[in-house]
This record gives sequence, structure tokens and C-alpha cells, in this order.
Amino acid sequence: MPKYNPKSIEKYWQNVWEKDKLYRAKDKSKKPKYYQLETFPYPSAAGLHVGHPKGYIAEDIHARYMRMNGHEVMYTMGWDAFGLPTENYAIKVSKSPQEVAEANIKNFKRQLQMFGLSYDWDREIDTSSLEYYKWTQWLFIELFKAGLAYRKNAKVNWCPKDQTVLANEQVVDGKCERCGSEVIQKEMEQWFFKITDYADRLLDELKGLDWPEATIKRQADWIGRSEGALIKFSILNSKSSIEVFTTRPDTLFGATYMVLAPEHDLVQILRPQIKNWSEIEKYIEQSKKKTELQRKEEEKDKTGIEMKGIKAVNPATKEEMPIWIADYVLMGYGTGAIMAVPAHDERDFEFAKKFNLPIEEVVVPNIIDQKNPPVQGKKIVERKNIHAIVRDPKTDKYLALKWKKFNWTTFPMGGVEEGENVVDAAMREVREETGFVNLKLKEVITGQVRAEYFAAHKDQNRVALTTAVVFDLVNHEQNDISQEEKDSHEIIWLEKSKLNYEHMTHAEIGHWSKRMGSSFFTYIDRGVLINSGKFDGMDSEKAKWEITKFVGGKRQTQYRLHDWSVSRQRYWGVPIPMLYCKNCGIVPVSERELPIVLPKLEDYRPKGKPPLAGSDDFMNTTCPKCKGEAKRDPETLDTFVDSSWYYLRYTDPNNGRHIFDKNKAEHWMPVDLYVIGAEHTVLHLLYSRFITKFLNDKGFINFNEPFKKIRHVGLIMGEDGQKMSKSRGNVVNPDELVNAVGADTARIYEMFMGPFEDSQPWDTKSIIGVHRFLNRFYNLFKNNLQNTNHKTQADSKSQTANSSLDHVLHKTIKKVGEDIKELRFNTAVSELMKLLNEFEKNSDNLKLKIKNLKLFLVILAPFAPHLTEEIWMNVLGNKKSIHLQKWPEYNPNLVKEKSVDFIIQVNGRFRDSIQLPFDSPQETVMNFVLKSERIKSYVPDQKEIKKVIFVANKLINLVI
RNA sequence: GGGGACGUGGCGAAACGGCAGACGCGCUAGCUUCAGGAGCUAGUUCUCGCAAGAGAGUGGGAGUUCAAAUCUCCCCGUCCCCACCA
Repeated sequence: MPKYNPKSIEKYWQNVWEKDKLYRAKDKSKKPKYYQLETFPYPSAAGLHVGHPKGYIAEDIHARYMRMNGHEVMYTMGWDAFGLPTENYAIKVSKSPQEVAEANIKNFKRQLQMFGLSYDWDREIDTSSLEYYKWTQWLFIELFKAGLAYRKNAKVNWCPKDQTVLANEQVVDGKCERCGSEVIQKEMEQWFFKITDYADRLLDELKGLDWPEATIKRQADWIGRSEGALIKFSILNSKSSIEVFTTRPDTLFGATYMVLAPEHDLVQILRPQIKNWSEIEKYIEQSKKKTELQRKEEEKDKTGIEMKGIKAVNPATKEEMPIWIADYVLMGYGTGAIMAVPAHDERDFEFAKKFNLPIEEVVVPNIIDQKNPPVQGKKIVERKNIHAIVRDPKTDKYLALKWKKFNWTTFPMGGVEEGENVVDAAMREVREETGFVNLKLKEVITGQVRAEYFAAHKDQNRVALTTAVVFDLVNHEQNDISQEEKDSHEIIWLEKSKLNYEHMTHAEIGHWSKRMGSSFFTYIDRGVLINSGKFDGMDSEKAKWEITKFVGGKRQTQYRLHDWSVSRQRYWGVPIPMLYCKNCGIVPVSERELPIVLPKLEDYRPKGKPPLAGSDDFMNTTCPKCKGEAKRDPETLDTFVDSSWYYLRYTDPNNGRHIFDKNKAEHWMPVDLYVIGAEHTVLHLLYSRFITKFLNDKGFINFNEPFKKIRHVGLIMGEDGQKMSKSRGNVVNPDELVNAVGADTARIYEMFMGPFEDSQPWDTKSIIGVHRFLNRFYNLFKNNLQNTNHKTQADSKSQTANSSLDHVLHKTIKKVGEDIKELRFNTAVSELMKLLNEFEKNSDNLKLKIKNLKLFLVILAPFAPHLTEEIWMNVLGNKKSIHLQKWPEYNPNLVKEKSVDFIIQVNGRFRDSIQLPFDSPQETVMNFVLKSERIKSYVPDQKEIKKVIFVANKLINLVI
């Protein structure tokens, strides 16, 4: 056997596998299908870096394992070849995008193939090929026919550098996701897909998917469903009214002013009535100029201006309300107008504070006092209460009353009398109950609290609406108090830490300590209504719909999700298959005419209008309906449309007559495992689900979720711990890597780096460890086979010597299989390494059983497909590929431990261990434990043992 | 501001209630090779000790438990996502 030389064997076996079509997925196999998908790459000019193949290698190992376990695996690769970066690169190097894309694909394919990935290359697809985009166009027409593709004039995100529209999802921090330019808003007519029609289903049907929880949550948040109401506010002396969306119609009685977004139509309509128009105009101009970033910075300091001369009317209270415009209200959500309820919305609260607008509290928390619950049958008395919280600044303690007749500790407290304000009432109660006279007001705690309790001293149930007032004690000057007060309680001082329900009687106390000292407290939770006319006392959840009904509003579900903008004013994409006919209007191209070919253009650069618009050959055509003159659509489709259905095309990639064969798609789909970067959780996954549901609705497929199971692959960072990028100069090239150590080493290293879903920094030095492992593995065979040839099979002596090896081997077979299934490749590799160490320990006498060596070889095969194939075929002389072998079954008897190291603990601390047979009962273990000299030194007298904890096959713990 | 993930040797990491640091890198010593950047053997959390051994130890603090890296709460730190969504 020669030395292990990956270079000479890897290319060789890759060619053999390709020639033998070893990894083809058969549509008509009797085996159970398993569809593995991974994000098809965008073939950029830069080529791969070592991070890209991580997910691919993982899936390859998994795919090989599934095949070995009797599945018909479809594992595929293709190219998301349309798109801006390729076009931009082509402009830079003065080539056509077609040429550039072709070269990039070739390079990507070469780089991927050198890792020995077991793709079914017969199913390769390319979104920029005629055969593929014909069906992208067909899909567009189907969406159009279903009323789900429509044109509308809309403000769009426009990237001035790339000269194209971007979807909301492609704008990151106000900047173009691709080039980083500041995105501006521009009014344009655009194609949209009506994904919002599917919002509920996209949200509800997330349930039950085997996806990472965080991904499901992010997608749900993105869809952003909220339940609320649409409510109309009339405007005095005007036919117009303001409609708002609110999730809190229960707080309508607390709405004290209205706010319109600066772009709101009504602002222009009401212009004649607005007295301070010049100021308003200035404000609108200013906010238009603000970038996203500036708006965000202002979050804490809101701006706005009142529109003088107009008033709205609160439909619940009939009171007049001022109308403001402010850019904290966004045109893009709800109706672009709000009713402001400063008492129960933090943003409105800040705004109201800044501009001195009225704040009206209408919802208060309601507590049923658990310590003194209302007693059935007793009279119910409603009261307005105060609690006086008095601090002595010298001691930092708080004044409280310890009641003599009851087990109560309370603040000075009492009712607010007619015409009295809460501060006066609180001071009066302190004086009457404690005699202290010199108090300095610190704060009136924001917001009241409602509590229901039994007032034993008055023998009645109370419903108290309480305000807490906080004072500092100026000095200890004290007047005399009445005998009655003296008899009922004594004065005590409490530390701040005791101001809780555990130490005090007030059920409200939790609210006080939370709110104390916070001038910006706003109560936003549910509760009971006050100051709301006939709705007083009603639970706020119930009141939402009662009040909506009361004012003639209607229930409404609002989504954060917007329709998907799909037009792009660039060249390198799928032409939109639509016509504009003078007579018939917007007409889809007839299906026979598909594909509408993207023509080769001499000059395809963006010039503010779509490049295709400049080609008369392309633009001029006839209408399929009236045969009159018509123009084509010069725009191209967002590439996310291309990738929203590619996984379906893999199931029938060469179908020229249909987008795919229904039976084939239904056979292979849904995808059983999709490995995808966490960055795709919103865009691609959402769009794909939408398209799948649409095709399901139209009867093209019988399933409505495309991806059953999703797992994310963690990034490989540069050696500096930063994300790999050209600009940082920390990119590691896979060509050099594979050239230096071979594909098998590269594969195993990437799997060994750490948990698959985590990101880890690349460490060139560490690769050698894996390389050594494969070298030693190879040498193990070399050394053993040279001897077994003439020594034949192992003799009986070696059988016993090997029995511990059998045990480890079968345990490894079990563990590695489980690890691959759960994508725990790092521990799978370490198990294989441990197994090799074990083999080497036992190979002194060169008597390893060939059967065992073969088992090891087979379980290593998914990880190191080339090396294992080389040994399997060329060294062991097999005729059929190792990759067609079955995954070995482990022998459960051999996996079972024969003996275990029992841990002996005294008081939970490790003190000794003993080897005992597996499944030894407690008595046996205890017998040995008591013989241990070491244990005797810790437990001199058995009688001291209070308790024995026995965990079978693990430990025994003596508690003394 | 909100949400999520995470914090373990010099490094990547294992263990996920039961001997912390498996496996690998690096490092140290020895052997080996004509020489090496290769190979083999032993050691490698910290403190005390020649050793046997003892003690400490998983960001910090508290708690639950016979037993906590693992469960609970608080604090600190890192990363990611969303961000005035009415």
C-alpha cells in the first residue's frame, strides 16, 4: 500500500461516481423518499470561500447516511443566477451578464465538486436559463389570472445607485441591502404580489413545522398580525373625517388628541381651514428630508405641530380634540392616523408631556386582595382612597402603621373627601393617624389602582380606587393624636426592601414600588375601565368590542406585512410576461409564446428607466386579444421570485410542457430537510411558502407547506473572528485548502469545528489534527492488512483481547448514527477519533479482525467518501462502491456496558469509585462501599449515614 | 427601547441534574528521522505538595437539590434580529 495521497485518489473517485451515476435520485424507486435541500447559491464572481460548503458538507454526510439506511435520497444543486451583483460585475469588466454568469457557474460547480458532494447533477437547474424562467413567467401569469399580481402606484424604496426599486425586506437600516446606498422614497407604478391575502394562513400554518423556534417567531413577527378596530372621528365644520386603526378601542374615552402622519391626504384636503399652514408646510418639508436614521435617533424626542383651526370630535366623549401632525405616526401602517391616548401609550405619553396635552386615565389595574378577599353578602362600598408613603430621609425608612386589632401593616391611608385633592387628603391622614406635621411632597404616583377587598374594621367590602402620594418627612415634630387612633395602631418604620405584599397589607403595594420615582410611567396593560361613562368597571378586553360597537367602529385585523413588490428596473432578470394594449389594457402574454426571451443588449446599463425599454425589437408586439399594437413590460422580476419555487423544479427539472409534473412534485415534496442560513428566515422562506400555498390553491399540488424541517448552518468566521469578507482580507480559499490537505480532511475539519448551528472562527493550524486522523486511519489498514494476509483470521486469544474493542466499536456505530441524524457532526467526528485511538491501542499484535476494520470503514464513509472508497475498492478489492453499503447495525449486546465505575460520594462530593458489574443493585454496591478504606476515613461510623442516594449504574451518595 | 441566543482551559470545544474540561489544536519533555514544516510516547485547569493527596474552579451574586456548567431569580458582558406597528 502506498502512502495516503488524497490528491491522487479524490479526483479519480469523483469521476468514477459521476460516470456510474451513483447518486441519481430515482423517481420510481421503491425505497422511501427523502428530499434534502440546501440554499442554491448565488454564483458570484468571487467564487466560494471555505464558509460556503459547511452546510453542503453537512447535508452530504446526512444524505449519504440516509442512503445507507435505505432511503431514496434526492439531493440537488442549482444556481440562483439572475440578479444585481452579476450585472454590476459584468458592467465593471465590460462583459455581458450572460458570459459572466456562465463563467461564475462553471467556477462554482468546479469548486463544489472538489468536495465530493453527492448531488444528483442530472437535476441541476439555472434560474437564468430559458427552460427555467419560462416557468417563472408562467407562474407570474397564473398569479395575475388569480388577481394576485397587480399594478399600483405606490411609494417605493428606490436605490439611487442601483437605479432600481427594492422590496421592504431589501432595505436594511434605510440602506440598500446590496450596495449600502441611502434608499429614497419614490412614487412609481409597480407590480405587486398580493401576499397579504395569505397573511393569516402564512401565520397560522407556521404551527407544526419543524423549524427553529426563533425562525418561526421572526416570521410571525414579520407578518405582524394585530387585532383592533377602525374608528372614525368627525372633524368640526368639515365633511371629512379621520379614520384610525387602534388595538386599544377600550381606551377611547382617554383619547385626548389626534395625530396624522405628515404625508396623510387629509393634511392637504384640510389645508384651507388650517390657520398656520406655512408652519405646517415647513414641518412636512422637514420630515420628508429626514432619513430613516434621523427619524430613529429622534425616537426619544418627538416632534410635531398642531394644525390650528381644525378640531376633531371624540365619538365617545363628544369632546373636541386638537389635531396634530407628527412623524412618529407612520403613513405605512394602519391608516396613517392615530387617536392619541397618552395615559395608556408610551409614545403618546411622551408627546403629550412635551407639548402639554391633556392626559386622561381610563384603565386601571384591578386587584382582588388575596389576603382580605371580599366577603360574600357584605355591603359593597366604592371609595376613592389615598395611601401616604412617608419616608424619613435621615434613616431612609418608611412610615407604617401596625394595627392592633388586625394583623395589618399599612401606610397612613383613608378616603378622599368631597372637594379635597389627593395631596391634602394624604397629609390630613398622616396628621390624624400619626401626628407628624411637617411633610414635603415628593410625588403623586402616576396612575390609580383599583382593589377589591374586605375592610374588616368597617365590616364591609370595598372597591377602592387608590392614589399613592409620596412625602419626605421634614422633621419629627409630632402633634397629639386622638385616643381612638392610639388604640387602633402603633407607628413603625420599615426599610425600603419591606415595601411589598409579603410585609404589608396593601394589595396595591406592588404597583407603588414599581411606579415610585418614575415620572414616565404609563399603564399599558389590561385592567378595568374608569372615567368611561357607562363602561366604568368593565374589563378592558371586553370593553374593546363594546366601545367599538358603541361608536360605530368596526373590528379590523392589521398586518405589518405589505404586498410584495416584484418589479425591478434592471436588465439581468426575468422579463415580466405582460403587454400593454391600447384597446385591451394590461394583458398577459399567451402561454404558447413563453418564454419571453431576455434579449441580448449591447448596452444594458441602468439609466433611470429599464434598459429593455430602449429596445424597440423587444418592446413592440401585438396584442393576443385584439391583434392590435401593444408594448411589452420593460421591467424584470425580483430574483426572489426565481427562488420562491426552485425546490419544486428539482422534482422534475427537465419538463418542457409543465412547470413540473404533479405526481413527481407530490412524490418528492415536501422537503424533508432544508439547511439554510439564518439570514433567510424572512424573505425567501416567506415567499416560498406563499407560492406553495398559491399553487396548492390552484390544484397544481396537494400540499401547502414546502419545508417540513429546517435547520440553520452557523457561519465560519475568519481567523480574526470577524465575518469573512474580501474587504477584511480574511477570506480563506477552498481551492488552496483542498489542494493542501484534500477534500476528506477539509470536510471533516469543517464538521469538527464545533456545533453545526453555531459559528466558529477558522483555524488553519487545527486542520492538521484531522489530517493526522485520516493518515493514521489509512496506516491502520496498511499495517493490519499486510499481516492478516498470511496470518488469516484472528486466533482465540485475540478474540478476548478484542472484546473491549467490539464494545467501543458498536457503541460508536450507534452514537455516530444518532449524531448524524441530529446534525451533531462535531461529536460524531470525535467519536470516530476515539474509535481510532481504541483500534491503535489494540493493534500491537496486529490481530485486528478484518470484520471490525470494515465496520469502521463503512461508518467513516459519509465523512471521508474518497479515502474510504479507495480502501474499500482498491485495497479490500470490493466491486461495488462503499457508498452503496448499508449502514451497519450495532449489536445491542455489545453496546451494553459490562461494568461501570460507580461514583461514591459523601455529602455530594466525589470520594472514591469502584468497578462493579452493570446493573448491580444498591445492596451490592453498598457492601463494596463500606469496605472502601477511603470511604471509611470519611464515614468512620456507619450509623452516621442519614440517607443514601442510589442512582443505578452511576453513583451512590452517602449523606451524613 | 423590545425580542432572541450565548458566556466552560492558551484556542475550537465536550458534558445539558450525577467524577467538569471528552475529542482536537497549541504548548512542555523524551524518542525517532540525513534534515525538516513530518512521526511516535508521556504530560498539560489553577493553588499547595517530591508524592500520595487536599482545596478551589464553568462571567458575578443569590436560590432550589443529597448533588448545579446544566434548573430558578437578579446583575454584568458579547453577538444576532426587530425597531415610533398605534
